[in-house]
Amino acid sequence: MQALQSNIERTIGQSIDISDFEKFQLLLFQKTFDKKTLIVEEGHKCNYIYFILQGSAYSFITDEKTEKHALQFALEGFWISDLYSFYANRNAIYTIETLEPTTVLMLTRENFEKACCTIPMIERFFRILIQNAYIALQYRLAKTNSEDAEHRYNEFAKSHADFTQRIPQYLIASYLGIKPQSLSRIRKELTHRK
Amino acid sequence: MQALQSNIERTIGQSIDISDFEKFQLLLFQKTFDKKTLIVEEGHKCNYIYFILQGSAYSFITDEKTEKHALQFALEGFWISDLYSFYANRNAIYTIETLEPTTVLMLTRENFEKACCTIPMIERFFRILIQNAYIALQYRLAKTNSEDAEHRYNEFAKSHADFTQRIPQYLIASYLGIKPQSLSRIRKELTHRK
DNA sequence: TTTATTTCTTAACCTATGTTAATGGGGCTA
DNA sequence: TAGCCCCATTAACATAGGTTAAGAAATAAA
Repeated sequence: MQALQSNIERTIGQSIDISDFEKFQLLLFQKTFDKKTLIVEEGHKCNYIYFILQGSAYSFITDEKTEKHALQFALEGFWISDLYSFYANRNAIYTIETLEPTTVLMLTRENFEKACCTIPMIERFFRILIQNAYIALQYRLAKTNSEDAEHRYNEFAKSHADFTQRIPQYLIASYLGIKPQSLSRIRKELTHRK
Repeated sequence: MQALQSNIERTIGQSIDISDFEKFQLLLFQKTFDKKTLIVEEGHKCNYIYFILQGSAYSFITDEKTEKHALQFALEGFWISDLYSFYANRNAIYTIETLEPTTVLMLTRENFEKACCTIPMIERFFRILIQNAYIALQYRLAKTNSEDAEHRYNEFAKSHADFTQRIPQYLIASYLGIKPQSLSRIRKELTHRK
């Protein structure tokens, strides 16, 4: 829970009232999944947002050729969900799968609403959380459309050194919008060059 | 102002308390720009978020080769800004330019904070607004990484028929992550085929 | 009008990334 | 230990989209 409290405080940029935090905590429950568990499945409802306490997971979209395209990685201290499904109560368009045995905190739609409506600091927290996520995502899209794969890989490796250790390369390739063979080629180029 | 009120009510899914709305209105001011005005410039502070009352604008990033890459289009009823600059009070990484003579409502950082802290419904509004923007952006990125330019163009043309009329083709190409010549080729293919 | 400027189209050629296919290592599992 | 599966690498070839260059249309300016 300490991880959650510091996530909130880092996000809102101030310490949270302890009774607010305790109220919020009561709305969450904890669960542990095995490695390679699909915690959200495309075509099914996604009824929770997940906060990772330990382990890791990633979301992906599946195209007509049944190829997976990684969208987001989440390690300890990250939130992950299919927000479209969660907020609109429609079937998910993404799938979320654990990469390791993973322990999460889960927040239902109803409890999310309750938290936002009854604890202003929590609504504030989620506003800022998603603001930041939006800003980062827009930047990622800007780079996707303006830089080649090598640049994108370098930027990713530099700013996500921790991810590089724990996430298989073929998923990083997918996240960058290229094939694993292409990432291999890029990495070879890079080492030959220096 | 009617446009703003209905934007808020559509977003929060309910009608807004009239005194809340009036309080919010007092924090905004209106301004009109000529066509092709840079209302936000990369490297300068972006001190406002803009709500378009009439006209249109778009944001773009400029790469090392000084090529522009369109990120977002905004017509009447849309919000636009460089949120990174706005929230973090840092220099903007994007530029925003009007496409037509354009009238906007402007909200300063200070007034935004004031609105969020004193009018819970407004904080709620911005949370949901940005939630929706995030969901749409994530979907766009997913498609960028999983579909070819022709598919992306078709989807864009279908879901943004209004944009297609008012926005030059070379900007749409840029938004889709391709060159104008490539979009021309794709469009030719499409008409030949049917 | 006429001229200038900005967009759009076309075509020939080029390059980054995709595709297919084969190889080898690392770690499960029986 | 042996067998298997998953992942990373490599290489030869294919292709979507980029590049360069030119002219045609459209729009704005004079």
